[in-house]
Amino acid sequence: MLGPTGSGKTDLAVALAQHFHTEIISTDSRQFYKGMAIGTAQPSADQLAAIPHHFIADRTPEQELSAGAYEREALARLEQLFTQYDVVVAVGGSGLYIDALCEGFDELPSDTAHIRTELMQRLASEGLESLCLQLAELDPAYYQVVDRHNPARIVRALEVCLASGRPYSEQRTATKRTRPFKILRIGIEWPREELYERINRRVDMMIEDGLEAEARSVYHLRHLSSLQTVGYREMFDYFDGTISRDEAIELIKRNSRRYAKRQMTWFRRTPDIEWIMKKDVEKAKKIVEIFCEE
RNA sequence: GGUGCGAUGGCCGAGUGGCUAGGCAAAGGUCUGCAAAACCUUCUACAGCGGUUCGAUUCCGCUUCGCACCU
Repeated sequence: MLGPTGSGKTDLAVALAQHFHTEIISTDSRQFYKGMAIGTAQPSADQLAAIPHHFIADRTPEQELSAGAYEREALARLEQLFTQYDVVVAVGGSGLYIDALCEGFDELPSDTAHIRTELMQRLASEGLESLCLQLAELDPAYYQVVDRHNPARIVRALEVCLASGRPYSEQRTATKRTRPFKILRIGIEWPREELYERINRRVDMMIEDGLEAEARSVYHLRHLSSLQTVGYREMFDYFDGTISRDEAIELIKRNSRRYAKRQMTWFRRTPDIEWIMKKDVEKAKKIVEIFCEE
């Protein structure tokens, strides 16, 4: 189950899991973490009590879960779940993590965190140019096609080159893995205007529910990438006195809208999504039933 | 009623007699282990009508609107 933020994935997933008497696995890169329930719109206590959820608030923000690590852990978890259930519901809006789970990544060196840390330091001291020069040398083919303005891409490519001793591009095969289960992607769509209104309202509700206090409680972790998250970054700026509280709230709304837009851009090129308009539970059930019969 | 100042793209805002400021917002896009991240692209406007000029968003006049002051 996928869709932009605020599209109602969580409720729909719970309804489906109840209908099919199964469990839920999250594909949301920010709902993994504890202490971030409000800002990441994790399922409610009632929902969590009604249906067992996996990868929801099961680790601390310090225990960051990369997309690659997620692929391995989630597949292992699914293997267990499929010994008990015919159907498992996966929900979330993180495109990269959804693709990791459904299609898999190439075998690339893991445990490269220390190399990345060094590269980040070099990025800060020497600048992007210097890293680009090195990448041009180690992997000219990839250098031709990368976005050379994007530090994240340059650093990652170098990280793989340095860790493996081989060009990154050589190791990118773009082969889709076959999974020992069938995958049905259901996407939730909304007219843009309506989705944006929902997002705006939801942010107001998060504020009412205590987002500010929640953000304060993780303020000391602000440097972690798990906290590079809409809803928290803006609150941190407010705590720092850079912006007012009202400005922070407006920015959370704007950045959530932008995030939703980027998600839709990603999903547009994801193949074989069964799109349903709004939170049409009956339609979703029917699609799953037809899929199961085939 | 009079005088002065102003009118620039969705918003802010600089500027020039010919050579598309810039910022914000928005839209579109990229994406194989930081991804709610990071990054890229696009958006030729000068209130209206006349005049001067080879050429006016830029100069002049009038009109409309806004602001300030005077009566």
